[in-house]
Amino acid sequence: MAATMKDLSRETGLGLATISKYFNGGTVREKNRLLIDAAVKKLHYVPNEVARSLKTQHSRVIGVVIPELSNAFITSIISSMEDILRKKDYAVIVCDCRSDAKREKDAVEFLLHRRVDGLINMATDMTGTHLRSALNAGIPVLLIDRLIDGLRGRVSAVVIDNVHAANQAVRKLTALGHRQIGIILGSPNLYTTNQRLVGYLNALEEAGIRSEEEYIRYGDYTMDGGYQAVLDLLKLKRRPSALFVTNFEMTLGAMLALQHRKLRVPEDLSVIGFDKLELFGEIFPDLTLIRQPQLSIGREAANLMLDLLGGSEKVIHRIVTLSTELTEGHSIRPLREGV
Amino acid sequence: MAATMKDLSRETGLGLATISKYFNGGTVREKNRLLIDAAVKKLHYVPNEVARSLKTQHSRVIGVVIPELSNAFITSIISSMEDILRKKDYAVIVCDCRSDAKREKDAVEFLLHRRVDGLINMATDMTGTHLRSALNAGIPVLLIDRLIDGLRGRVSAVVIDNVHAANQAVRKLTALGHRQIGIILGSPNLYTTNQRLVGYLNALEEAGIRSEEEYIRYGDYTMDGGYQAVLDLLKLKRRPSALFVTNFEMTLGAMLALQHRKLRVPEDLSVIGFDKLELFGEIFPDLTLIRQPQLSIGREAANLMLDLLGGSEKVIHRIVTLSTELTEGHSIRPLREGV
DNA sequence: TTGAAAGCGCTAACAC
DNA sequence: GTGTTAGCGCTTTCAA
Repeated sequence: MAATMKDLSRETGLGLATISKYFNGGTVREKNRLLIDAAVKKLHYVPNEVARSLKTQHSRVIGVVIPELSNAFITSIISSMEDILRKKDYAVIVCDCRSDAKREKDAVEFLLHRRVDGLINMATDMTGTHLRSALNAGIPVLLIDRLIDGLRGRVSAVVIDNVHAANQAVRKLTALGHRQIGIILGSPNLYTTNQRLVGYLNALEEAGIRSEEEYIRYGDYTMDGGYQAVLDLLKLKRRPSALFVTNFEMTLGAMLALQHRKLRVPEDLSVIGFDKLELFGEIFPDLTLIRQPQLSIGREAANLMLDLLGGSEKVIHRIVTLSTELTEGHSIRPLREGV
Repeated sequence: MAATMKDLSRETGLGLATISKYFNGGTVREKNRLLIDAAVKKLHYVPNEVARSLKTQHSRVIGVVIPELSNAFITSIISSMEDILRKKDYAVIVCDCRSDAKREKDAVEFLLHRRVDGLINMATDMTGTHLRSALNAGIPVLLIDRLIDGLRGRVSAVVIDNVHAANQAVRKLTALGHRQIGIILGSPNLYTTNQRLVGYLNALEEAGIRSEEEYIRYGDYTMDGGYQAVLDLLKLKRRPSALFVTNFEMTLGAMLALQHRKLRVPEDLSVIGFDKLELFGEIFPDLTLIRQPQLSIGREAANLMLDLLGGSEKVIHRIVTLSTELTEGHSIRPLREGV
């Protein structure tokens, strides 16, 4: 059906090698260059990446496995990654595993069959067993957002400094005199959950505050989770005077819960949220927030992957840690005595 | 590096054809079946889709070209599509063209080089020239959300009944006595914009209302666009008493603008919004809305594409039109005289 | 049921 | 600078 290089060869009277070399940036006599170009146009020749992949043993495809596509934090990372990779002629196959470990493993296998050159994964299965075959196959694996302990040294990663981010937020609150500080985390055992909890506990300790079990809540990184967690916190006899919510969706849920309970921010409760996405600016313009640099995460991940692919024989794995930023708003205030 | 069927052949002493047939569901002597399975395990054999693609002339890859990945309406469609396609062993390569016609054309070429078996496109370039090479290549092209006039009969499509959706919304408002009804549309010349405008005009005509240029606004389908459009409408001497906003982001922007102007819904203004996504339910729980069935759009698109791929020689193109739903809330009320 | 062999479209020696 | 040729790993006749 479609024209092949052989057709070009016949049309131009040139050899296959000459044509192939020309397409791959080799030098060809001016006369032949024109000849080839004319034939390409005439026959509507389109190079066949599949054949090339088979020959070169490089598919120029990167597999991306994520827990959820309907999540603005994730899509903005993917957008910026895909942009860079496609410019370098790499295609991206995205597999949404719906935060399901079984599906995640299936996705990895699926991608390996397709001979992806590299794998980028925001992991659901924190044991990392789903990546074993990829590692055995010898392709570069790059984790984003979440580190997996058992894979240290065998994979690269791009993450943010979660401990510092949480520490900074909570320290801000303790500096204002708050001592009863609630935190709403993602699912237990997730890397980011653990790290942000560590930062929270650190900050309390620095301020000489004993942490209280009942102020630590898990909201599953969903809006509903954040909503419910706030309602639970408000039921406590010793209600927190400040709140740190550790992702975008939960922050939204938390703010709505406060609104529904007719509590004002910061008059009744100080709040620090997470992840300034476009939406946020308009809805709660004055929120104090920890911002993750999602575009940079995507960019770093793409570039790191390109390094790993283009690199020398021995792939040197690297962990890139990006820092977050605390954006000052008006959702926190000093604790007044007696509140 | 990786084991091939040739290795399996050597290991088992069987011919290549036998092994290939086994993998493709052929019948093999029990004894040989076990032999092959053992060899697969021992050598960590993984089938090479690339080689298979070259041989069969089917890549089992579907290319998806969209205007923007950071858009909840689009990602939910993609999620449901990808889910179905992957189950059938099709990979999906998503290209985000940032609503840029040049990038869109590049994406199509990029995908054709990779020999995608089919193309799904939410089009930016409404002339459809970017799809010409895909059509020439003879692969099935499926439009979603937006039809392209010039391609009628040559492509399939999954869309919603935009005219009816808008008509239904506006008729609801006229039935309540409203005669000054503003509409906020997407960019001019977009398929959905045009269709929804037609539905709006129809409904006015049915009610014997003359349409007014100044009530028709274009908000670019962005939150800011919706926000600004409302501010503009509020500046009019003859302010509309009701509003129909035609996508999610603009509805959000519109509601915020009203909030900032201290206008109450529906006391001061009746509002019908668009696209009930999860977020919406909590933020503005009482909004009357037109809902698009994004999951069904994705499902229909995936299944239609599978039909086109598996179909007989002659591909029969089909336009699937899904209907929307009007969800009753409390954001509209009868027009009171003198308001 | 099984195997030998040809070939999908390309690249990369190697010889000219 | 150009052409010949041998595969990359698979599927698929065709004959046994």
